[in-house]
Amino acid sequence: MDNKSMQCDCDVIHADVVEDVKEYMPEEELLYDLADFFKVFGDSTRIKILWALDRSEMCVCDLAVLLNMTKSAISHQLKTLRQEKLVKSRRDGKIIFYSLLDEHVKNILEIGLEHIQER
Amino acid sequence: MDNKSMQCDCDVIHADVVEDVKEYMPEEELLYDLADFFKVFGDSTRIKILWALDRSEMCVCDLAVLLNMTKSAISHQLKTLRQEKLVKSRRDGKIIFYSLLDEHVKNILEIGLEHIQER
DNA sequence: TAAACAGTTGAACAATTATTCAATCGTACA
DNA sequence: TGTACGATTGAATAATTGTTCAACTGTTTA
Repeated sequence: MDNKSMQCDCDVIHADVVEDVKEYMPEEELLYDLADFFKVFGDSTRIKILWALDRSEMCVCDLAVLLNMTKSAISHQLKTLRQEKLVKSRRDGKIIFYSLLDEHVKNILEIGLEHIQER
Repeated sequence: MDNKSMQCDCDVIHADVVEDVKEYMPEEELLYDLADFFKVFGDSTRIKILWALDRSEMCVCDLAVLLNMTKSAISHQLKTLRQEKLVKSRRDGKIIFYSLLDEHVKNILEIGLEHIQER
């Protein structure tokens, strides 16, 4: 076997299982995308923003007051949420209102909540 | 109003909305727990481990070979997964087999997958 | 009982990421 | 048109986190 690319410090114990699972694994890139997607939920500021927006659309200032943070910090996090297509925005004059983009967000929050409440 | 605890750099724009949302927000600690829970899914190594274990129970060495990583790195990540109650283990002689703890894990992976495939 | 091996652990290092700060953009309105 | 204000941006800093390394457990077996 080609040893040059091996970084693991042990031999295969259950070669058949490893082979089978290898077949089952999706493409590397998909798994990275999945991790990046969940990474967005892995920060309490963003979780708070999502929870708040699940209740009502809000502007950056409202969120800043609600969470007692600067507009800048909120805006940076909203950018992340926008990039992962979790929130959308609409402008009304000077004010930009943010809201959840779709139902997935609420679903995911709820399943997560279920899990941590059961354990 | 008490200005000493205010870190945000703006006034409330929609006081009624902020008040309503404030009522709706769960306890701070719950939101932190939620974020910590999702944080676990926010790393591609752990996502790969979870995906693999969804197919079959595996030992540390098998995972190390599958993902081309050291046993130590895998073991550290399994510890994180154990702490968040996402995987369980059983010992059979020298070998410890890891598997998914419950259905939530698969549900969450699937909803995440749906989301990134739709966007 | 001693060697072999699966797995764990803690500390150090490397990499990533959240927040702050200061400057800037875009829209409203006086 | 210029001032006010909601919002965004990039760079710097602070904090968190993943991997490596070396030492160590616990179980098997020779």
